Amino acid sequence: MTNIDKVILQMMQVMLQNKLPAIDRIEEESHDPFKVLVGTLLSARTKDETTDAVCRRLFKRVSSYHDLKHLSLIELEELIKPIGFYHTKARHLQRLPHVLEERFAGIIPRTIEELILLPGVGRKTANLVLVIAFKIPAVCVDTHVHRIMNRLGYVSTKTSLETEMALRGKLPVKHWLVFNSCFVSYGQHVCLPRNPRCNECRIFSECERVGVNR
DNA sequence: AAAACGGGGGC
DNA sequence: GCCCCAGTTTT
Repeated sequence: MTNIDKVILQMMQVMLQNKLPAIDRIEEESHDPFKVLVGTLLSARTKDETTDAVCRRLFKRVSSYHDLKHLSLIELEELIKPIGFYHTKARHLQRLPHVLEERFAGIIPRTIEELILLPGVGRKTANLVLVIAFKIPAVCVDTHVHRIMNRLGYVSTKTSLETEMALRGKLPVKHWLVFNSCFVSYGQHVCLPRNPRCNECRIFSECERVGVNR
């Protein structure tokens, strides 16, 4: 077993032991692809609680992409206000229904190559939509995954794409649904961006403690 | 490769 | 005040 396999296994064990909420949420939530897409898109650089609150409010007004066509930019901004980068994201939501209709016949696509053509959707968001909405195994590299892999020395680049490729084939057979959540969880509680709690870390024996992306 | 986009919450 | 928040787009 290589070093990276052991690290992933340990992070997953830590998460499963602590019964972190992400597990239940991913497995039990309703998974309307449109709502998953919107929620995931809005969640960028924003706390989950904030995103959840906004989504609950937003989905009372918007239940399909058709509803987005009837909202002005100002209205959209007001609806998603507390979320980070709300102006940019409101513009993305405004363009979303048109791109969906013109390029995908109104159907949320199921491949990453197609998903990243949607406004505001990059590789991380696209992969997360595959995982949550379609239950398709995928590695989505957010800042936590990227930072942890860099500190471990498993990758040596600044690009998250190379990290994603490096982790392909490392998806566990059993709990692959929460593979990404393990990195997020460990990144939030122990392997923090600026001030990691290295004294609490029992995973990395060879850690470079590299600061990456905050 | 770097900058710009950003309000909100915790300590 | 500093840190942190499951990034994407444009320079």
